[in-house]
Amino acid sequence: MTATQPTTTDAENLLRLEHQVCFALHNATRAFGAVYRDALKDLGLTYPQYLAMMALWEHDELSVKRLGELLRLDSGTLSPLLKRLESAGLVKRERSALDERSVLVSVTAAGTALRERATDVPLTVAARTGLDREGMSELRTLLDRLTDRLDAGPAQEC
Amino acid sequence: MTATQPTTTDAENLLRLEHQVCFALHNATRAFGAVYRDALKDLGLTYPQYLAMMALWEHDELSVKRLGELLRLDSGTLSPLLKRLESAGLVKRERSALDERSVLVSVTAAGTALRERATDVPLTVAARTGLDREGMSELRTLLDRLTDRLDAGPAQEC
DNA sequence: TACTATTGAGTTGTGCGCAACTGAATTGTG
DNA sequence: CACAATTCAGTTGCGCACAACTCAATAGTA
Repeated sequence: MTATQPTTTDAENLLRLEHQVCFALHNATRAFGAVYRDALKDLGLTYPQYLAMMALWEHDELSVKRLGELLRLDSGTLSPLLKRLESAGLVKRERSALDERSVLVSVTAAGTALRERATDVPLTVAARTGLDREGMSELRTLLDRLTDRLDAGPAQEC
Repeated sequence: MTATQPTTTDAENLLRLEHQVCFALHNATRAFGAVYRDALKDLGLTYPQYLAMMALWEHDELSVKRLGELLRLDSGTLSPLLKRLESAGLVKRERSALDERSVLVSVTAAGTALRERATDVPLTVAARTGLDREGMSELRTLLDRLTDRLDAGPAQEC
């Protein structure tokens, strides 16, 4: 409120606002997590597991590396996650014959069957966001641009 | 592209888009995490620890419950986090005399000293977002509204 | 005043996310 | 061909997030 040090005040507002952007992002992600947890509990899936299944439903067979590129996750996260999906009977893992280093992940019959039961999950969640198609698209574009800039590293400067 | 089943196609687009909103959110949060990890590593803080310190720097003394309300975290997350901050010497914890159930958390001299070294963290991170004040404010508003709607539960329907 | 219900912190167990590492398979290069 | 460098999965260790629980302190009530 005091006008004695306007520059400092401006900087502090910027900092506070910045803090709140990341914090708001953090909170929105966790709120989404709670909604998905509720929507997915009947299927016995967590949200990251659901993401992996979506990618596999779409592509049928993927290497761990390719799946990691799609989900932006490394093997340290994916290996145990896929192990859990496998022991749940939703997914099969086998070494590639062409390149013994890579492991190919594919959907089992039970995994395909689960897809049917998962059809209304996105609808339920979408309804909860209160966003229409345009609102989602707008927000997604904003977030993707933000992620790209954050990933780009400090060497951009333009 | 085919116009044979426009309704199904519309629905699928909606679902896909919806999926991408949460996924985009997830990715943006993790990208922010990487930036903060880098910016905070000299201070020896994680991002959630940094959030807790920011709240404590601002309020000086807070109960675990109040801190949890500010950060949207429960004791299951906060107790071990505060324990780590305490063993790092940044924070002091003591039972309230008025209500022996609650624990009051306050900043030590070392914690206050750390604040000085943390001043440029938000500036660094803000620069990396590539957003100006208006862009941040806009995004934050969108995210806060989204979080509120997601928190509200399925009983809204309007 | 007793007795029940609630509140506040903490603990345990599970899963995600990431850094750092291991080990085997493959690729590249002399 | 031999040997170093790279690639791919997996493992370990740490911290966060959350559910479900315990336990003590307090508040509410018959």
